[in-house]
Parts: sequence; C-alpha cells; structure tokens
Amino acid sequence: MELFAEQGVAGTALAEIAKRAGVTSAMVHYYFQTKQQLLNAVAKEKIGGEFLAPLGKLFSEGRAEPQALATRVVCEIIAATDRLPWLPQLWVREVASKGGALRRGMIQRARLEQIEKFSAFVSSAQKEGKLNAELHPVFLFMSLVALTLAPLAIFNEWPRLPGGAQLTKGDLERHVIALLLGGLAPKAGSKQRSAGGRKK
Amino acid sequence: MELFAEQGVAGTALAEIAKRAGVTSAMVHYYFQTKQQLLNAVAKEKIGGEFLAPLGKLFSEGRAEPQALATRVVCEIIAATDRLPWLPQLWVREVASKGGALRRGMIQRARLEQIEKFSAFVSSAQKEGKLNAELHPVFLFMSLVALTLAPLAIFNEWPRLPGGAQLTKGDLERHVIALLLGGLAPKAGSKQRSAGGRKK
Amino acid sequence: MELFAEQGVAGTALAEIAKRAGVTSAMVHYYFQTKQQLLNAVAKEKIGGEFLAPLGKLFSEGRAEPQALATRVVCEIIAATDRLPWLPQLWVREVASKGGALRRGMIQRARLEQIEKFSAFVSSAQKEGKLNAELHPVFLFMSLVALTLAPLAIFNEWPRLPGGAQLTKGDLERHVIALLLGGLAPKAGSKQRSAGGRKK
Amino acid sequence: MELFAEQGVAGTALAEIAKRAGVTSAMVHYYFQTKQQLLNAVAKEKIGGEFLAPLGKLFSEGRAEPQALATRVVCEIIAATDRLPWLPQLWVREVASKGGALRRGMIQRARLEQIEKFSAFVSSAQKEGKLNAELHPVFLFMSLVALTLAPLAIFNEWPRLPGGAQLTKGDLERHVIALLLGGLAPKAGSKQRSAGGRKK
DNA sequence: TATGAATGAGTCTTCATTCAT
DNA sequence: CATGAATGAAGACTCATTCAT
Repeated sequence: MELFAEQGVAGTALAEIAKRAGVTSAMVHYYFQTKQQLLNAVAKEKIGGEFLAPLGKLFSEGRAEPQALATRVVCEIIAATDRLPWLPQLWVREVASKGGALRRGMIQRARLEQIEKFSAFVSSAQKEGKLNAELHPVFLFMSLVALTLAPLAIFNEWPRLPGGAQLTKGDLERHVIALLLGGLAPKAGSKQRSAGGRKK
Repeated sequence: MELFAEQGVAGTALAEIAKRAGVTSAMVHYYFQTKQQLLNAVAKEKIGGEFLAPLGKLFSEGRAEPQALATRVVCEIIAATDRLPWLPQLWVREVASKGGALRRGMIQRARLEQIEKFSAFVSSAQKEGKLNAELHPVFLFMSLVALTLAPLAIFNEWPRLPGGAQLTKGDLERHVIALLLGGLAPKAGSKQRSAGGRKK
Repeated sequence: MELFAEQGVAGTALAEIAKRAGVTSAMVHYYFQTKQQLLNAVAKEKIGGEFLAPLGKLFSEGRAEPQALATRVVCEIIAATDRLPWLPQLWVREVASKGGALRRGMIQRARLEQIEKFSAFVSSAQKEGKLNAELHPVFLFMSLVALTLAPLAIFNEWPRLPGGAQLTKGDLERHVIALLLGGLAPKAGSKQRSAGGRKK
Repeated sequence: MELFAEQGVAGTALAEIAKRAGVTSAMVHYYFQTKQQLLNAVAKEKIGGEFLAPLGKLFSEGRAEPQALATRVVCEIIAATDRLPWLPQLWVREVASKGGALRRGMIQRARLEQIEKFSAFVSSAQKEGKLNAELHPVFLFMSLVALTLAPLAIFNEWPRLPGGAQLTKGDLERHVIALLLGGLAPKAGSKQRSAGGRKK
C-alpha cells in the first residue's frame, strides 16, 4: 500500500513490491496471479477491513445528532490515517482519479454500504429541521471525505509555512470540525439566501 | 490536458498526444525536449493562465466580505471546470497526489501567488470577528479547492443515485456554498449551539 | 497426449497436465524428472504400444499381397485414430515437424522396427512384378502415413464443405484406398509415361 | 520464415528474428506491432505470393487432363520448396497442426481460392469417366499436398538409409507421380473392389 | 510419496528519447 | 522545421525446475 500510494499503482513495478517484501516478483505472481488481483486483495483487506468497516459502524450505531456524527466521522477518518498513512494518497490517486485502479470497487462498495444509510439519515435530519436544509446528502458525504483526505494528501509534502510552523493533523481536524459544525447548523430564518447562483 | 487528465501523465504516451495533435512524437520532442517540459509548459499556460490567474484576481480585488469572497471563489472554480473540463481530474491526479507531475510546480506557484494573500485576508477577518475564528487560514484555502474539485473529479463517473437522478454541478455549488456560509460565520455565543450563524 | 496434441508440447505447461491428472506439477517432476522424459515415457507407452506395435504386426504376419497389406495398413491407421484421437495432431506436430519433441525417437523407432521390413517386402514385390515398379519403398511407407494422418489432422477443424456436408473418416478411408489400389498396381503397358522428371 | 519453420512460431522469440535480421526486437515491433502481425504479413507475402498464387494459376489455366494437372501440381509444389525451403516444415507445423498460427488464414484462403475450382474440375472429370470415380475431390487436393509436403518435412532430417543413399526430392517426385498416375486412372472394369471397409 | 513455496531465465510488449536526413 | 527509423530500459507475466518439509 505504501508503494502504491507513493507512486501510484501504475507507477509501481511488481518487482519493487517484491523487493520491499524480500521476495522475487515471480513469487508475487505465484500468490496473486496478476497485479490487479494483488491490488484487489490487499485493498479489500486494508481499505475494506481497516477503514470502511470501522467507518460503517459509526453510521449503524445509535442515532446521534448529525453534528455529532459528522464530528466522529471526521475524527475517525483522520485517526485512520494514523494506522494507514498511505490512505489519503491512495484515495486521491486510485479512488478519486478517473481510471484509478480502486475506483470502481471502492465507489460501489462505499456507495452501497455507507452512503445510502448516511443519506437517509441526513435527509430525515433535514426534515426535522436539525440540519441545514440546503446541503445535499450525497455531496455531504463526499465533503467529509474530501475535506479530510485531500488536505492530508497534499500537505504531507507541504513546504514550511511562512512563519516556519508545520501543519498538523490536529490543526486540520479542528479546522474541518469548525467548518462543519457551522455549516451543518440549520439556517435561522430566511434571511440568508444562497448568495451566488451559477450562470450556466 | 485531456489525455493527461483521463489517463494520468504517466499513463499517457507521448505518441498518443502527438497523434491527437496531428504531429509526430519526434516533433513533440523537437519543441519540448522532454515529456516533463511539455507538461510544465502546457500546465503553466492552461492552469496558470486560465485557472490560477483569474482566481488570483479575486483575491486582489476590492476587499470584500470573506463570505462573499469564498462564494465567489467557489463559483469561479466551478465555472472554470466548464472551460477546463479536465481540471478536476488533473488536480487530484497530478497535484494532489504525491509524486504528481504537477505537484511541485503548482503548490509552489499557488502558495506564493495566492495563499499568502488569502491567508492574510482570512486572518485579519478573523481578528475583526467577521470570520469563524476556529478555521485555519491555509486549510481554508485547501478546503475551498477540495470541496469543489474532489467531488467533481469523482462524480463524473458516479453511478446513478438510488432515485435515478444525476448529480449536477449546480447541486454541488449550492451545497458547497451552503456549507461554507454556515461554516465561515463567526461563532455567535459561547457554546457551539449557534442556531444559525449570522454575519455581523 | 490430448494436451500435447491440442496445444503442442511446447505450448503445454506441465502444470496444466498435472491439473488434468489431479496432481501437482511437483509430483510430475518427482516421477518423470523432466518434461521431455515425461513425454518420452508416455509416448513410448501410447504411441509405441498402441499404434506402432499393432502396425508392426501387420508387416510380420503372413505375406499377403502388397495391395492387401497396404489396405490393411490404412485401415489400421485410421482405426487407431478412434482409440487415439490425438494421434494425427501429435504426429504432424511432434513427429513430422523439425525439432518436434517426438521426432528423433519416433523416426528411429519406426525406421528400425517397421520400415526395413516393409521396404524389403515392397522391393521384392516390385521385382516379382506385383507392384508398380516406379514407387519408392521408403516413400511408400511415408505415403501411407501421410495420406491418412495429415488429412485427419487437418479436417478435424475443416469448415463445412460448400454443399454443407461434413467429411468423415470413412470418406477418407475409401479415398485413400482407392488411390492406393490404383497407384500400387503394376503398370499395364507403356502408355502412361511419367511425364516430367525433375533433375535436382 | 526459416526460424518459424525450424522452431515453430511459438518457439521462436522475436529477439531471435531481430538478431538474425541485425536489428533489435523493439524495431520489429516498430514495424509489425505484434508477433502475430509479423507472421501474417510475412506469410501473406511469402506463402500467398510465392506458393499459393503460382499454384492457383495451374488450376485456372487451360483445362488439361486431370492426370496432367496433378502431375504439374506435384511438380510445382516440389519446385516451390526449392525457392521456399521452409515451406514443408511451416506447413506441417503451422497449417496442419491444430492451433497452428497460420491454420485459419491458410485454410480459408486455400479453400476459397483453390479447392473449389479444383473440386469442380475433379468431379466433372469423374463424371466423364476420365478419373477414378472412387476418389474424393476434397481429399484428393489434400492428398497432393500431403504426399509431397509431409515427406519433405520429414526426410530433411532423415537418417541415412540402410544402403547409405540419401533420399532426394527427385526420388520423391517420381514416387508421388507414379502413385498418382496409377491412382487417378479410372477403374478398368469392376474387378478392383474397394477391399476393406471400415467397421465403426 | 507428495507438495507448497520459491525462483531464474526468458517472452512479448511499451515508450521516451535520439539522430541522421 | 520535421520525421522515419531505431533503440535501451523496463514491466507484466509464464514456466520448468528445485527443495525443504
């Protein structure tokens, strides 16, 4: 996963993986037949088992407030990147990218298992007035993921800030939660109209 | 840019680009010396000139309210993807990805040209109490980009929703702006109960 | 033999044979040491035992008329392909082909065991005027084999005839025997002069 | 063609061909894209142009006696192997063998272009009583080819005969023509009865 | 007797790059 | 300015063979 994340699936030679594992590339074929199958196997185990599964539990558990749920989701995603440091990179490269090697599988798995539950929950919270009604349930899920994984993918090579400080995961977590808590809160009255419409 | 976005830089043979352009690959080398330089040149012109430059103007223009600025930035990014349909893909693949072919250049350029101005503006707005003080200026910039480009990169192949509806850019724009307007608003009271942030 | 005939010896992986036999490829090596030896062993048993041996008997048996012998040889060869459906293919591929895996062994075995007896018999029949004197004893043996096995190897995938009929082994047998009986008969008079002789 | 004939198409590495031609294997791909296409190209030119085409002419030319035609076909085939020494081997290996790399193409081409004309000619000659009526037109064509090419493929590595003499193409030609002239001749009366029928 | 694990050598194929023309 | 020809380096995959168990 490290190599796939760092160099992309296409950019990683099986021989390199084999070397890192202390074996020959022929042996990798012996066990996995093909590069794609190696990826599938290891992705299912690592991403499915150690990222999506725990995440899914949050959705299934007790019906918390949407705000609390979102907060926990963000924390869970960020915490997952401690266990799986390659996750953000792999996500942008192989899930978010067109033709990404994990895209089809992940989107389908994520969508079926997670998003529908989450969407339903969001929709009902919106109807109850507990959630900003202008948010879109599906995009909200993407937003959670994008707000966390994309910056993590980027700032891991981020140059020093002007002041010299380095960005931390804690900073990101606070930022995202702050943004979300504000953004999720239901609109007070009708005063705020969704400012800028699009032309096209 | 289309080919780079669809197949990734590494996955696109120079010969393919040459063919699409109606020339030989030897000629591409004649003008650009190397694949990387071709990429740099065309990225500078296309991304620098048609995406970052217009975006930079927004920051330099009149000192708007932060909320209004964020809204305009989001609209501008999404509008840019009409002119540059390959932008979201290229961004996730080659900017957001470790080792992405555009990463170094883009991050540096973006950082120098945009982020510092933007950060300064955000910081001062926070001090004036016009902006949620818990947000992080640098991450806020990333958030704007991630909230728009990442979903655009993903949902262009998104399967039909359960209801059968297809997601549109307009949906995304409304969603992101709604999230941001809420998230940017300064905290009203002490607890995080703020039913509806209000701008001062 | 089936796999060797269908895909050629070189084109058949030992693992495939092992799988078909319900064992591991390591075990095939345990018993046969090497692919070539496996082939030799199985060819000796199958081709030697079930094809060449019965064929040899015909030559050793009572001294029939050459015509009757040839007829019986043809019938025997064609009948053998009922028991050993892979025979024609294996013959063209691995015996008739230069570098064929069975070539050396088969040619030597066939030559020693069969051809000399057969040649002697043919020669003496020619001297007695019972056989077309222009035939060549060694080539006559090859002709018998080629006239039967080559068409069988080919027409097993032969496309439908124009009329839609499918060729059968019976058709072939009748054809070959008709050709041979005519060809073997001693020249009646002087009418048919072997038109164009070649020098080289 | 030499390498393909000696070692089979599957057994010949492109690198070997390239070496023989004094170029790199990458260059072979530059011109032919793939091994199969190289084979197709070269087979079309060599077999199609230098073997099948001249052969086809014989069939199209003046309506000779069947015997004369068969004689000329045999001579032409044998003569072709002087120009194309690899022909017999390539024929047994890649045309006659199941899964042979040239099989589909050759069978189709040969069948369409040659066999139907030839069959029609044979049939009509049979009806006119000029040709042994028990022969099968399609098999007769195969017989001509098999009687010549198969022995040529085999005896090019044939060990010395007992007497020490080496077989020559001239010997083969005389033998085949003798066999054919006898075999083609119409049955005199009813004397010769197609001896051994098949059981199955 | 049997096999799972392992591998070295080799195959086809791709591609950025070079260069003579 | 432009290109056809050419190639070295690399990559995925295959397979006969070995060996410890």
